[in-house]
Amino acid sequence: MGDGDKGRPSKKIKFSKEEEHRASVAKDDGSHLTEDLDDDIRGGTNELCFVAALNFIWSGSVFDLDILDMRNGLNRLICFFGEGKKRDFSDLELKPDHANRPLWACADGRIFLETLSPLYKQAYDFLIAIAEPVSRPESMHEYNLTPHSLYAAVSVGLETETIISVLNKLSKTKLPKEMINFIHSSTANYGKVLKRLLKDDVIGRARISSKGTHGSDGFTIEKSAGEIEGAHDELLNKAELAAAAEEKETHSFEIDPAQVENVKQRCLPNALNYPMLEEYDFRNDTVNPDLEIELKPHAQPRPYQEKSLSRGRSGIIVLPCGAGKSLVGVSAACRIRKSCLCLATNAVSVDQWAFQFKLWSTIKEEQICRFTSDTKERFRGSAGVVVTTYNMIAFSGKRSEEAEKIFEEIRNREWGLLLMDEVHVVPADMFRKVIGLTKSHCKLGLTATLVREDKRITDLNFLIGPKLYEANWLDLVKGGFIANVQCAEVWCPMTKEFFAEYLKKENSKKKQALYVMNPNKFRACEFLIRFHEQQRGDKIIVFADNLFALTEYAMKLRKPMIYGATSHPERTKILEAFKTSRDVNTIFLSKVGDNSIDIPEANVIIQISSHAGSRRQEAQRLGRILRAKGKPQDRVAGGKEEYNAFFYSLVSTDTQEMYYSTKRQQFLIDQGYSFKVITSLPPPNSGPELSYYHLDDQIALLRKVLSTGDDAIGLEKLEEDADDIALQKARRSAKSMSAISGATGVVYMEYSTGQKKIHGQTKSTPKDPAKRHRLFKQRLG
DNA sequence: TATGCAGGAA
DNA sequence: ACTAATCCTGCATA
Repeated sequence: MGDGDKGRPSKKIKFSKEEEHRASVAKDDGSHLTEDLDDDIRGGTNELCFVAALNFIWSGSVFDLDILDMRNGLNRLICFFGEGKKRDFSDLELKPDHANRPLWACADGRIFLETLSPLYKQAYDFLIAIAEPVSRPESMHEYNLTPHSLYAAVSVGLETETIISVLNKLSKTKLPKEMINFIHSSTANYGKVLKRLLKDDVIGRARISSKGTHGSDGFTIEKSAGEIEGAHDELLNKAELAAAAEEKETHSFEIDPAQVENVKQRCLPNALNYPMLEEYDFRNDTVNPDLEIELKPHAQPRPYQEKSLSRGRSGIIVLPCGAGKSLVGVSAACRIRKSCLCLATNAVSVDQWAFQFKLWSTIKEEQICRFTSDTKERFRGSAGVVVTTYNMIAFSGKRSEEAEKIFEEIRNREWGLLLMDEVHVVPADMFRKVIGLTKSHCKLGLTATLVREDKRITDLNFLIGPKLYEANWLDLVKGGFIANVQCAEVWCPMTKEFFAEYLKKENSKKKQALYVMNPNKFRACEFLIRFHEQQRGDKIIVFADNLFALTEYAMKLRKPMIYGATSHPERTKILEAFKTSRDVNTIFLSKVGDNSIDIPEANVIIQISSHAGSRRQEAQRLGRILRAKGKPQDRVAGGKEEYNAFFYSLVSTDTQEMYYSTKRQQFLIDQGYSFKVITSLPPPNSGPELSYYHLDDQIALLRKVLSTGDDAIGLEKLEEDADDIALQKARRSAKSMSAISGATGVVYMEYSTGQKKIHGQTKSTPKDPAKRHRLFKQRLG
């Protein structure tokens, strides 16, 4: 707030849910107005207000209180960045009819969009085309103009003047000069790229056709605008620069395939500033054989999926999981109708992709094949779809004979489409290799969570292409395409004993073990599981990063768990039971569950431990329950929208976890989610029906926690329990879920009949530490 | 012929 | 720097 505004009353409304806002607007009785937001930010007294305030703080900018009363849009804009810093944009000159316009355009390239404006939809589509979304909370979105985003806009056919005039139309204020200049300078190079590129040493030397330009010092580039002319066009990945912009004239030259990456990098804003877009003119490709593939009639891409795919352009599509990524991929293949190479992170998703192709398209059985270490299929005919793993392509060791043959075929073929799943997960080096090894015309990356700031992510820009489309999660929720999730952070106070030890420890690993195993957290977790299983009949996934905690929790609560060492048959069995059996409603997952395990049935997530401040992990995990549960109309009861999925993050108060959890939530906050803070779990009146009620039990647990990490103990346990697995297997047919008295080794509880453990022979302890650890994990901690 | 483990890789 | 997880291969069982 400006200093001169002391007299103006600061008002705010709750805005954690939009309908609350709408309702309050409709009533307009002023009941939605509450005390000063500033107080809440500082004091955090009122829970709801507190969350609301944090919502803004975390989303990068805190806006002036005025925006909270948005019935007619704002009439001034002040942003707070971090602590104490703020920018006052109130000197922007407002147009008289500003209330009808949805945008704030600021001199630094920031653009703010009021989502309650009637023009929201149009403005949103436009902004997505020209700017990068930064943060999209409920009432107000923030976007950023960047050279790359503008360049992408121009290359889809938007003209510089159009961009400016539309922006101007939508903006409440006169466009700042700086912004206009920025748009001009960022788009000026469009259509003038060719000659400039040829002048560049790095690029010049990458050329195949002309041998000339062997400059002396490779990386010195002089920039002179005067000589820029000619026509720009797309860079085909085959290393072909063709030009055909305004002059309808085509120039091209060919680049050494090995140099393509360098050339592309050279064109980025921090070097030459001629960002490239790859586009595949597949209709006019007569060299590569067509593939007979079409979408089946029942495959109806949703509007946002269609939007993702306007042409054969390379780039990245960002859709939350559950929004139908695979349909987007298959549609792309059907549009291009050339051979398609589809890459996934693991064998399970390879199977899923092959399945999805058959499900959505008319591809013939023999035209689609999988290529993994276990299944090596080959398609027949001149074109086909190959689904494989990144590893299979990038693998550097000695290949088996069969694999070698198929790999050569893959390498020699020109692919119409390179489809890359979970593009954010794979390290950049892997991409380099894969892209270097294969020849493809169009590259499409799919991901649910493109978290910027990560250096690798920026690499994707030139390795694959720009972001083509990014859905707004809240819009998808409203459309009923993905579930409506209630996010909550559960604050669990440390018990006295655990906290005392926590303070003593220096070792952060130990500290972690202590706050994860905090008995109060355990009880909260137990309570939530019971509540959701019994009261709502939900399906629950519990995530723990820490294997010790995972096994402890799972065994104590007698729930099945899956982690790295769980074999494939075992996994499918557990997942199957979780999906179909009424007796198995909760499973425990380690990191294995973060990616690409598809469990559409689950609708509750409880996190008990997680990897430091990883926003990506948080988002991935949330993604596990996003698959829409029922149709939108089913989910609306009495006109009021209901949550149909729940995401709990359990946090031990006064520990490092508190710090991490706010970091982790950032991504979801940016997507418009808000976190509710719950401080009263388990409920105060809960007693011995939850574990660790008695101090003795807590102390015993504490001892156990403190003594782990000691290798010897782990090994002892290992020897003792090696037979349990065999036991479980023998009992697998039994279905009843009776209680077990002994707390040992009942990891796969749903298969167990509750007999007491049989002691048998032990297995030899592997020498390899990793292996040992694995077995050790397999037993317990 | 299918499973499980060891070893190497990134 | 470390952890957990993944993949691929080849070899040894059952």
